Amino acid sequence: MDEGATEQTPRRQRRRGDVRAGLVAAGVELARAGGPDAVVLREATRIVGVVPNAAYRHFADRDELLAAVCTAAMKELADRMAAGIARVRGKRGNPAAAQRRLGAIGTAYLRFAQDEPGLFATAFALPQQHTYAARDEPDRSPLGLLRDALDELVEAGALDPQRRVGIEYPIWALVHGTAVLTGQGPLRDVPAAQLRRIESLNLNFVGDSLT
Amino acid sequence: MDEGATEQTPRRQRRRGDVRAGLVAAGVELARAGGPDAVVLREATRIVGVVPNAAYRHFADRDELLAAVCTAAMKELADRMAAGIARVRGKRGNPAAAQRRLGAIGTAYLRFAQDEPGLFATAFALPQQHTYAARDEPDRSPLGLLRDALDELVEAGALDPQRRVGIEYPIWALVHGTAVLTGQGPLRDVPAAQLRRIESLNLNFVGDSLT
DNA sequence: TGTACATCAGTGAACGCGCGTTCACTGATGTAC
DNA sequence: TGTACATCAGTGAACGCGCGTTCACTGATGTAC
Repeated sequence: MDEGATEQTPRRQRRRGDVRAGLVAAGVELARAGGPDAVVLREATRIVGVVPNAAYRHFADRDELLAAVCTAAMKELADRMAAGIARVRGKRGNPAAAQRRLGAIGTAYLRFAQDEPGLFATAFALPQQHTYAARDEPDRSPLGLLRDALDELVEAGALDPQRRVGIEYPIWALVHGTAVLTGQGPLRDVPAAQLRRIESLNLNFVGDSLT
Repeated sequence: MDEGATEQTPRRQRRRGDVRAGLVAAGVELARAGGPDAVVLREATRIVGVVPNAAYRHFADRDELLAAVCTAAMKELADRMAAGIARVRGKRGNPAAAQRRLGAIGTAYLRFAQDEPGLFATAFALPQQHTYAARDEPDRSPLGLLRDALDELVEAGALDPQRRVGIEYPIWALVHGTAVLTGQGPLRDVPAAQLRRIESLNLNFVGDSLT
């Protein structure tokens, strides 16, 4: 038995930035499995294969790691929403397409909450300030995507401009509330069939209110 | 210095059931201050003035204590909603009164989430199965109260019976989503003025959809 | 009404655990001359 | 191109903490005869 033969990566096999990115990725996996509370610093270092205190080269403390994980989770939600929108055919300004894009946003939101309850909870567990909109840049946050879809609805003549103002808030709240109540909330144990019914009931409520 | 003179309640000054009730009450205070994670068994026993393991005479484990605390928190939400309803004058069946009662429900819900964020989070952190409706009994749960208000709206002729079916879900989701987004969520740091605006925007969205 | 005994509801002490975090260190990498 | 040195990013060991939970115990209360 050669002493030096114990399986271990030689010091600095890794490229610069690898450990930090690895810790965030590990944190995301922990969050995926168990929500924000499961983002345990020591566990993340174990996954990466590094000694616990090594994390402090990259994060001031556990909260800073968690913040990075939350941001990543929120980004994944936004990405899924964007992907849902992109999947809808039809030029911008086409009323039917605009409506389907709005629907796709809601569906992607609910799907994410259902497929990834841990990440969904983490995305909204922000221990930080999210900058939600840098003015005059395309806003890829969930709220930004929703606003854009609603603006398109106005452009397409499918939504009264006067009714448009501020309507993103009740819509967001309705979809978010649906996700939370059926996900972690009191409705989480309803049978799948009724769950689908409630979901479409809720999304239709939005649709009905816009026309 | 008399040895026996140290300040302490004699064994069994308390009445039967006092400790259990005290632990739940202590748990509620912890939840009020810090949400469900703050419901720490040892801390609850400290507050009650009892040794930590004494809690195991009353609860199988920490989760069972937490469950009792969650139930209490949910009950407090329901009580506030009921109080809000009771404050509205006007006979059952009067359309205007029925509408105001529905509004009172929403307002009480949002007010509770805002005044008691810790309890609100705890009410929905249920590690247990809530029995939400015992058939044919007056249902004092939040959902039960909402249903009753909507039924009254139908009775009063202020809501189409056909539109009534299932409408409690989108309404609940909208109000709950508003509470969560503005309470712990990404909208928690908006200035008070805009917060009020968003709240009334969201509640009006419900009102508009019913007429 | 009085005594014997079971049960109830607390005490006291201890456990193992895993966490976040700090310290002094060291080897590898990058930079200046 | 070669050497001297600073910085970067890891290691190894340890800390104190508070938690949930278990054990054997004991005194007070309630019950049966």
